[in-house]
Amino acid sequence: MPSIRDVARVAAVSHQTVSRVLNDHPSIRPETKQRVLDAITQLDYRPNLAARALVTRSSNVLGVLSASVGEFGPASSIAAIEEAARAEGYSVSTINLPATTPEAIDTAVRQLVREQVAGLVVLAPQLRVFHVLQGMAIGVPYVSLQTASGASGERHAADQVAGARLAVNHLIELGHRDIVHLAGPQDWIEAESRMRGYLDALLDADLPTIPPVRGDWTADFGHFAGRELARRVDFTAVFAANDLMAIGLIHGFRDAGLDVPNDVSVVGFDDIPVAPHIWPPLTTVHQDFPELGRRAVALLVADIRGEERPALGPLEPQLVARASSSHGRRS
Amino acid sequence: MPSIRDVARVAAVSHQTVSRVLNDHPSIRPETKQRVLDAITQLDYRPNLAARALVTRSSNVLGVLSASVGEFGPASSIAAIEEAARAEGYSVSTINLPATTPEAIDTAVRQLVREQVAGLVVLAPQLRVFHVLQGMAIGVPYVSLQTASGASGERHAADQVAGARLAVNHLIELGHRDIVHLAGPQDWIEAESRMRGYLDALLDADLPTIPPVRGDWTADFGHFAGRELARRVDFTAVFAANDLMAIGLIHGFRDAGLDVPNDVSVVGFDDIPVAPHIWPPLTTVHQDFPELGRRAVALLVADIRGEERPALGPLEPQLVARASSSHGRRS
DNA sequence: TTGTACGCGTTATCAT
DNA sequence: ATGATAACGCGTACAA
Repeated sequence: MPSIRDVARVAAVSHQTVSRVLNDHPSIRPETKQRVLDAITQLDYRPNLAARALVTRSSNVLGVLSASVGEFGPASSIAAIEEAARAEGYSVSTINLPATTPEAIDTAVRQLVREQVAGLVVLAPQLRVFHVLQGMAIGVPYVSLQTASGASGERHAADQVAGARLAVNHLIELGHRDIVHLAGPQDWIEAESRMRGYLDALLDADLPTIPPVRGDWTADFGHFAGRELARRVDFTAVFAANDLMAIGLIHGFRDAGLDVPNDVSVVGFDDIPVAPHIWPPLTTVHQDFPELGRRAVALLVADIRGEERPALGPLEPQLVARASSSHGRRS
Repeated sequence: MPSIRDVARVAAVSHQTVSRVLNDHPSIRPETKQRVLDAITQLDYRPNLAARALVTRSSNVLGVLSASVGEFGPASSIAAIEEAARAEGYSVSTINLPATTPEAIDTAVRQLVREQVAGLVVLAPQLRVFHVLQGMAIGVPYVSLQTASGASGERHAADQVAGARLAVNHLIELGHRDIVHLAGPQDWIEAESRMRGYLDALLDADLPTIPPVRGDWTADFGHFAGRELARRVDFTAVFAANDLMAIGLIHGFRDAGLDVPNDVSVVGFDDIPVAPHIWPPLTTVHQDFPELGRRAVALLVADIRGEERPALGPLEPQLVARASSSHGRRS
């Protein structure tokens, strides 16, 4: 591994001049620069990142803090974050939170800071994570990917409330009046936003609200909920907070002899890859997870470089109507 | 940020002694050690990782090189890798290959090596990636997660061939004699292994083989393939190389008026979370992706530390029989 | 425009 | 058992 001094020797300059070339220092004679560049090529020299991090006190690493499991949405976003970060010249160090206790969060953030990450992308959809983060003096720029319903600056995401309204309005337009919400866990920001969109839509339409069912995002829970809900007769449609629960829900209804959409309509959220292919094809709200990740990186990088944050247009979720919702009603 | 010298000052020792305490050097008096430890606690001192990496020429970072997209399996494994690595005291730096060209692979590996990763976990299920890797003098220990059919040492995975045999034997036991394989892309090791398992099972049972259909792992392709296959009458069952394609396939059959499993049986591979909940519930081969990731880390860490590799029992895929396969046949 | 000297925080080597 | 000193590779201040 050649060092900057080896390059200097070959180019017959001081190591300092090499450093200047490396960092695009203005005052350097083109021919000197070329000589250095040639030496660099010749030796296949690569700056030592540790040494650089040591002296600059900051590495070209972006930290990704994730508190979601291996779900489709977050996983897609993380992949996109990773790609976008590399494109900007950053490495990516990921850390998954095993639990969302304040201590675990604290440890994780400290760990990342200790690695001298230049910035942090947080995919921590739980409220408590968000609050802990706000209460921490992190010391590096960070961008939060979780969705919140229109609050302070660090956050950035697709408008979950609007997405949920789309879903529920779709059901209302189909003629449904009694719509149940299969919600996500209480602590999750997305769960709250989607529920609020649900409630807003019902209020706007002067329709009655029914107490929501709290789920855990899993298809297994959806299945369970479907079997339970099938005993009730006070609704004709369900808005599930994500596709996995929606798919499990349909399964549960099927087990109980209820047909979707003829007896009950179901709408999901996320538009996971299987959504169009199951039976019945799932009406859902499409989210562009990769774009979400890219935007987070764009904002973060701007913050790190002290530049103006790019103005990003709204990232609106879109309704994808499929066969799982119709005007059919149970008698 | 206190440095090792600050600690030394507080503990009234030399910074060298502090370093010894940090690295569990044997010859150090317990009382001195305690004094240093107290100082460390008092100052909340954390060793600077960049400085350490600079001098030791190796960081406590494991690199993860992934050439798969955001699919369920790899994503689950990566999450597990990350967790296991943290538990062993390593950070994780991930890099996603945008393409599987030798240049891209080379660049990615170099980048990781430049970050002075202590070791590498490679999730690169394509043959070409594997070959490029073998031809590279990487310079750090690495473990390959992709599956190969019983070849050299670096590889490690669940036995895909055996898994595929399970699937096909299941169909044979149900009475099927004409079984089509919806395969994965040609370059993928898993695709080859699963196809080989398929062929082996047919040969063992003295059954005819039918030219396989090459897919791309996506549900959309499965859907397309289903519609195409529905025109043919030379088979009564399909073994799809993964669940997504299987689900799309069932959709395609449905579009064409074919019922699964009454007209055609379908078996998938992976056991993704929705597999039990779709209609018909998908018979598939279960893989323990997280365990795969954990094992990769265990092996890699042993290599890095120069220890004996732990003896890991076989990680056998398991058949999960559900309703998508039955003895039913098309007339 | 270019070079010298120093410091970043740690570990390794050789004393004591 | 402990300390002094020298690396490690790079960036910055200052000098030339």
